[in-house]
Amino acid sequence: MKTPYDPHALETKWQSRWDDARLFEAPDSDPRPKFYMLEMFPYPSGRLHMGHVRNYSIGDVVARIKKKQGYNVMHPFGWDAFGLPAENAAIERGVHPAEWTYQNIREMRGQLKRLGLGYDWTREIATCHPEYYRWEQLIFIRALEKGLVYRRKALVNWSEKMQTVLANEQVIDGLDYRYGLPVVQKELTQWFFKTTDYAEELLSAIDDLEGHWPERVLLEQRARIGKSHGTLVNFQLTPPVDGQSVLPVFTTRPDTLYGVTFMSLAPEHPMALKLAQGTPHEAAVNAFVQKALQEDKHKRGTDAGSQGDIFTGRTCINPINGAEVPIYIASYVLMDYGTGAVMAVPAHDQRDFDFARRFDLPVQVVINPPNGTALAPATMTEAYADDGVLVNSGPFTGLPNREAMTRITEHLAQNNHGAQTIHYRLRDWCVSRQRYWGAPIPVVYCDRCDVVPVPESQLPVTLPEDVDFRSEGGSPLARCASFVTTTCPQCGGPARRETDTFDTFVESSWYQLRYASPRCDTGPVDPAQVQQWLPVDQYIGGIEHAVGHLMYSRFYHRLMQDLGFFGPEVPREPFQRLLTQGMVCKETLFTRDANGHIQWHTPEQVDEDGNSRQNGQPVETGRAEKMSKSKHNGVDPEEIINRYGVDSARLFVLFASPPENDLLWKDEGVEGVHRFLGRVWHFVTQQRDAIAGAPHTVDAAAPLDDAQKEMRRAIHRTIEQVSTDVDGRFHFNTAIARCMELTNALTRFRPDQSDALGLAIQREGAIALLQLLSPFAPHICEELWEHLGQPGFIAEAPWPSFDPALAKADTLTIAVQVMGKMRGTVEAPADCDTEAMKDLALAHPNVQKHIAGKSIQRVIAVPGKLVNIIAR
RNA sequence: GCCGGAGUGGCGGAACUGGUAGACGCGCUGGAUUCAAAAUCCAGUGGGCGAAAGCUUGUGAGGGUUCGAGUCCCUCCUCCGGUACCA
Repeated sequence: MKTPYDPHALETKWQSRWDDARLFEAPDSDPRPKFYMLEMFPYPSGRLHMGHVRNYSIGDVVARIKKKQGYNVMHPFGWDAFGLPAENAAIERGVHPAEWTYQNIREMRGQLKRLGLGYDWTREIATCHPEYYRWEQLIFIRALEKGLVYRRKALVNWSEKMQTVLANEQVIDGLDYRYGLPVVQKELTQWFFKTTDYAEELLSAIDDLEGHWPERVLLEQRARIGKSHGTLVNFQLTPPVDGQSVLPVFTTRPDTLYGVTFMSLAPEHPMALKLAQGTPHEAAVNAFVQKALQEDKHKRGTDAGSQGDIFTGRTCINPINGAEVPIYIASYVLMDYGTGAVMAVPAHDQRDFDFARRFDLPVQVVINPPNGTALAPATMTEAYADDGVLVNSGPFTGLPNREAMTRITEHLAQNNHGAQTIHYRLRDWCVSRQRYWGAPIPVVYCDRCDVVPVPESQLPVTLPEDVDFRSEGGSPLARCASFVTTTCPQCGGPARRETDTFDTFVESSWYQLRYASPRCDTGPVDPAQVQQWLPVDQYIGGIEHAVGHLMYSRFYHRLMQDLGFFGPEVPREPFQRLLTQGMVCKETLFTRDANGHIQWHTPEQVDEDGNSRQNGQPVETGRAEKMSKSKHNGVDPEEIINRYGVDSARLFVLFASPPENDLLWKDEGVEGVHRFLGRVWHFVTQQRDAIAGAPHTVDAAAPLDDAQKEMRRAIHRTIEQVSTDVDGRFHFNTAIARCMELTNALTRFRPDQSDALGLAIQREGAIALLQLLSPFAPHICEELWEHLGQPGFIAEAPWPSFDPALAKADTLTIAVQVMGKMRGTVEAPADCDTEAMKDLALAHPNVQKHIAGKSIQRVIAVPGKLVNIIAR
């Protein structure tokens, strides 16, 4: 009698049983140790894609294993629900962003539930809900009071098309990430978080993440913070310009100070225009600066050609030697690094060297190589940037340059001409966005009282419902008079509300904290619950958030802690361990038209002859790329689930490659794992009665025959191997492979119905297999668990243990080499000593053949592994 | 340019701290079952030589260390990421 494997019926059945039993709800107080498992929450786009399936399946496996290992697992889910697509939907289809978003959430929640993911849905949050963002507004106000938030004019990436500010990561080669249209620089007054106050801590704390976060992410974070030691040097302006008598410069090479032959300022530098005022160069400088400012920031420097620089007509004084230094404006100098001014040392910096040669400016050598050769400015073909000994440097001549760095800096400091300083590349975080669908920034502008934070009692500042969305963009909030018009909380006079909303990275910077007490109505978090649950023990998400989201969260967690929202005993890092999973890719299909333009196709658009049904052209197969709508290489998870069931879909994404690698989607691969589940199903259902009736323990005293011994060994070894594969290493692909091997062994092991011992072993194997497989393919395992009459949910059954003695083999296969070449294998008892191994190896006929006529010089034996005979 | 990472069968991928390369799966080939097909099951499957035993070659290329190298060291090539005038 064969019961067919019908995944759909049993998957629905177990999902509702888990629900009814509230299996995945995490109690706040529980004697078990806690384990906080979190995957990066999604933007509710409306449809689940394969990348989600992968991310959440990986997380679910970890959560289920931890649960079986006896942890009180919190595995929450929520929605990163603010963002531009909702507004675009409003413009394009006339749906209100809120309606669109909540509808999408409903749909995606349904899809996720069908995946059988063990989330604690009672903790669900959506960041667009006022009960979420009201606390964000509170945090902002507290930060403002503490001086950790401020407002300033800043040049921002401005998209004309979208009428909004873009983050640096949304600008690719000077074009916006969405439409690929130019992004210009525009000056706006913006709100900033003082992330730079935390630069040092964010950097030094990275050391503690070593080994727990991917090396690559740590590297990128370190690079983004960009700490560099240097010296601030004040060049003097005589006479002062616009009241300024100094021009500060940041340099990492104070040892080359005597070699400065000119100075370069960024076009944005506040002194740029003022310096040229009244000089014959004024008009030219004005024109140059104007042009540079309009030019795209990224393109500007690339042709470091003659167009890129201009003389201001002014000079300044080098404080170390009183030398007069001409001041230039150079497009390659960045305003947002250092002071926006660079001292140029052509002899020892390649860029300055190129510049000097182009303009025929003097080159002054101040460091000679340690080997004694003297550099000559006239004949140098490139800058000398390495270490050496100082020359032409007044009292510092003769010093090794490393030492000179400190000495010169000290000298400057003593004379008030400079100071040692540390500089970070990290910038303060601009959080203002000129959009509707975001959390309103809770401040009010009053003509009398200036900037006034909205009192805490008046929070949340909610988004008005009735607003006007227009395709030409601009801020709908700014157009909404009923929102903008308000009274000043301080003087009661007429006032205007801030119409910018927060960057959506603000919401995702603290959601991991909110999950600990998702319905807390006394503050953003309940400190006791934060202490109970944080930090996140395992975080999983895409590598694309390596710096953005992960840096903001690390900052925000500390910010909230320092504002007193939770206690100092909570660790300062929000995410203990991080796993970055790879993308889901699939091969692409395309045709080319006469002009060589590529058109992408879905597999359905290809006919039997391999031609496109659309244009008749022969279809070519491209390389595998990330699944996307535009490339037409996506696979809809629903379709896969309808065809094979959830367990097969999950199992495939876990089996096809290790989590951190990209995954290559293959329909045949899904069929493969589906077949495997079918084998498991048929094995257990067919042996069901025999297994259920077998003794529940294997008699330890009973003598086993070879096949039985081998079977038991396979069972215990599999438990051992799956446990190590899964624990910390997340090698789910090999863990599943081991389950497949065990299944193959079990289906071959056919004890006689009267053989109680054999049946007991079969039972032991079947139960172990279901246990090990259950985190990966939970539904089928629950069903078969029930078939075998096992009590309770397999999801709650403790992770199986193994007997190391049983996992070990009695005899080992020893590799035998002659002169390092494989010549055969011998069977040796497990406890065989090296002498006995050597004897066995030497007795091997093939070995005899290869050492015939030679003398044995040496025999190397590695216990339990191999024997290598050196004979000449 | 600079900084990382990776190159293993037809494919995805295994191989713990140097010790039988290719586990497991896909695909392919042959067979069983079937009126037939699908499904399922069994066997084989890196290349070359061989009837077989076996030999030989093989982890991007070249060199090195070692009794022994996919694994360690050096040089180079390719691909993939990150970053880009950072003073």
